[in-house]
Parts: sequence; C-alpha cells; structure tokens
Amino acid sequence: MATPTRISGPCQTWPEDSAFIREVLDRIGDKWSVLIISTLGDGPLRYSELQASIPGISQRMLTQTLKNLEGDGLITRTAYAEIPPRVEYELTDLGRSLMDAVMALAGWAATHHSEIAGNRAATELTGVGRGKVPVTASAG
Amino acid sequence: MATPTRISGPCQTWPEDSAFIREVLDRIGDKWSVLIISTLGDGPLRYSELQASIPGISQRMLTQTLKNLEGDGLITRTAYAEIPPRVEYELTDLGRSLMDAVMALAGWAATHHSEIAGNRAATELTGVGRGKVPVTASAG
DNA sequence: CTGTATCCCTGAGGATACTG
DNA sequence: CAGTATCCTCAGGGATACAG
Repeated sequence: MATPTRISGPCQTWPEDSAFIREVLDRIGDKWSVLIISTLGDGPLRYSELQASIPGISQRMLTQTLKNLEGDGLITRTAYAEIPPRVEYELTDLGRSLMDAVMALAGWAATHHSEIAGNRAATELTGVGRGKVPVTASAG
Repeated sequence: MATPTRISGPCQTWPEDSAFIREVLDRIGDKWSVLIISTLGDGPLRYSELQASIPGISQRMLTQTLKNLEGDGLITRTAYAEIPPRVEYELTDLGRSLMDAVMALAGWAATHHSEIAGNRAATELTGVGRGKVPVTASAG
C-alpha cells in the first residue's frame, strides 16, 4: 500500500453491495413516490382522487409512479370492471413499512430544518462558504 | 362538497408545509450526497481521498456536493495553507445525525430489498403488472 | 374515468481542459 | 493538490392530445 491514510476499499461504510440502498434512495428521492405513498397512508384511493389530492402531478407521472410502486410491491392496484371504470390503489404492508421509515426521516427533517435553514442563510449572507482556516496555517 | 369520498386537503399526511422534507429528500436522493456523508462517517478526509474513495465521482460533482453539504452545515471544510494545499472535510454533529437517520433507512432497505426484488421480478415475468381484478367485477 | 402516446424543455451530471 | 470553467448528453418530467 502506498498510501498510509485509511481508504481501504470504495465506500467502506456500506456493507458489500449497496445497490439496493441506491434503489430505495432513488425511489424516495424522486418527485412523487413519497407523496403518493403518504397520500395513500390514510387508506385506499382511486386514480382521480390521487390526482386531486396531489396538486401539480401530471397524469403521465401519476400513472408511471403508480406502476413503479406497484412493481415494487409497495402498493396494490385493483380494477373494478364497471362503467365508468374504477381503479383503487392501496398501500401494502411493505409499502406501509417504507412509509414508516420515511416518516422517521421526516421526523429528523422536522427537528433539524430550522438549523439547516440557519446554516444555509448564514453561509449565503456572510460568504463564509469557502471554509475555515485553521491555526495550523503555515506556508512553505 | 360534491364528492363524499375523503380527500380533504392536498396531501393531508404532511403537517402544514412539507417543503423541508422535500429538501432533505432531494438531498439524500441525489447521486452523491449520501455516499459522501457515509464515506466521511469513518473520520475526516481530504478532497483527493474522497475522490479516491468514491469511484466514479467527477471533480465537478464532488466539489459541488461538498459545497451543498457544507452550506447545510452537514460537513465542515478546513483549508490548511500549505504547499501543496491540503483541505479536509469532516462530518458535523448535524451531519452525523443525518447519517444515522439515513442508516436507519438503509436498514429498512437491507431488510426488504429481497422482497422488493422478488416482487419486481414476479411482476416483470408474469406481466401481472396491470393489477388484480376483484370478485366485485360487474360490467354495466 | 383511467389511462397512453407524443412532443418538448430543463437541469443533473459526465468529460475535459485549465488555474492558483 | 484542490478546485473552476466549459461543453455536451441524456433522462426526468410537464403539456397536450388521444384511446378504451
């Protein structure tokens, strides 16, 4: 080893392959998944109710995100062969457990968002963004 | 009210304004933030060490993400006025607490990823993706 | 009502070259 | 070493129109 510094492998923190973490992160990081999941948290809703409950979502993204969530087994889709058609979406147990996990994260966000906002505001106003200079400073 | 169904307001689940949740979701949803945070979990690292520890990250994204994280107060940047220059990045307490929260989510992912993978595989193979048809099915 | 199909635009992010 | 600047690609996602 040429470098005495601790680096070991790529991303030591995650055990082995972290692909599934990225998958979950990508899912909850996208614009609508969490919103849909949390909206379904109160109980099953049909397509049009979801669209009404989630302002700004397009049909395209609603359909697409619902398909993804269903594919992951986070929600179920139930089509009633009626006229006019009716389709209901509902959280699965798996989906509900993910929702709980995300709500925990939301709890963190709620606790610390003012602190973060303060930090960001301070950084932008004072322009301290370029980091701090330690006492150790010594040229040459 | 024309609709007897429960919809109430837009996104009832989130209390009041959920903007800060989106901020956190966007941050941990982006491609590199979580990777950087978790890599710094073992202790402070300098720029080049981060780049070496995180395969595939470009200088552009490394710098940019570090600035964002510093702006949020999740990491600190310390520049030593030496030749050659040395800059160290380290997790703040706030950053560490976020890391803990994310690790909790990673725990969920680790527990359920096989289930999700199974669901997705089943959906793709059998083409069941179009949802299920309830017994209630009745046309006209 | 519940979607699909198409067009289009924006911005995240990679590659590369250059600077202090 | 630690960035900055520039260019360029590609995919997320909005708008709109159409279909079963």
